[in-house]
Amino acid sequence: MLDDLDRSLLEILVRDARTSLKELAAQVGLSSPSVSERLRRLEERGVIRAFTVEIDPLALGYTLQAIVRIKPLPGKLHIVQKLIEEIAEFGECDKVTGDDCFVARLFVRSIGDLDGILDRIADKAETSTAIIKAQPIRRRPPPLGAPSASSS
Amino acid sequence: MLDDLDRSLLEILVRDARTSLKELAAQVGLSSPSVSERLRRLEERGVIRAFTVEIDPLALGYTLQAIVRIKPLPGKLHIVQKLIEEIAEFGECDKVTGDDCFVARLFVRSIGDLDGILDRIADKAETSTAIIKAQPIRRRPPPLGAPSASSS
DNA sequence: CTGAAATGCTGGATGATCTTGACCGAAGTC
DNA sequence: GACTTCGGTCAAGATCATCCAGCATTTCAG
Repeated sequence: MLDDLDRSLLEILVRDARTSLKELAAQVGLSSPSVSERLRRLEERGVIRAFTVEIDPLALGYTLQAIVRIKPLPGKLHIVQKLIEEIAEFGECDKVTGDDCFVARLFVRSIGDLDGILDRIADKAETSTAIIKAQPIRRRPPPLGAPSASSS
Repeated sequence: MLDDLDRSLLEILVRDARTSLKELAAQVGLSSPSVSERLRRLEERGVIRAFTVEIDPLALGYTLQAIVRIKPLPGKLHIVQKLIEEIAEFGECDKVTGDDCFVARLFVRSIGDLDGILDRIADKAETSTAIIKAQPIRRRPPPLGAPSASSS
């Protein structure tokens, strides 16, 4: 579904989404209209979900991040999920198998804020919070290499 | 440190990093050289960490994601961290307080791969894996609104 | 209070980039 | 073998970004 050229383009764009068509074309050995067409199709197919900008939370005053595991009380699952979605400080949330139902990333400006935010769901779920001390790996995409058994 | 105009620009760029200077200028009510200068400084200051592209893991064949909590065995912390960093399928990893030392996101193409990857750290750490069933909130930045007490 | 310097903005010219349309060749189909 | 489709190139016209000169406002020293 994706060929090597597509993967090369993706790799370059992940590093710098502002790379010009001209530059992309030069790096993969195509003309710029071709590259443009390929990008259009990658977007159309949903391979490229968005062109975006990565912002440093610290620059916005968020000096703290936490991983919060959330286990809604019986019957409160949907309410809790809605609540999480509405709290903008949650920067990510996954619904997982196992005892904890949700695992979320929380951005806060200070320890004080942390308590304030978690209070908003405290009566509807059990939460367990772990403060992030360091980020050995910041968000990165999975390897772009071709799927093992390529039936080209 | 950031004024309203900067925040507006960031908000627009988070949604679409390809928005042209001209368009940005029109939306915030400045000229394009001014916008260009502001972006340059936002990058310089590290507020904008990168222009990038968000890729759908599914499009690359990664049908499964998991949250893995990793607790290195005594004395193995550094080895484990290095190992995690080297395994490209880990798409995110945070070092947290508490009993589990690391919390990581793992991309895999199939359940079989999951076991294979976790085996690589199994003899150096205790791991606890939760399969992601849904993603109520996909990666998003914290709220861009001004810090509460703005001493303008 | 006054003048100088710094900051951040605008507008227009210039050069680079993107997009569009016409055309071409390879591959698969009837 | 001819037709269709797909993905590609090239060239031109349109669009966009950058550069530069000039201006207003603010700040600070004297």
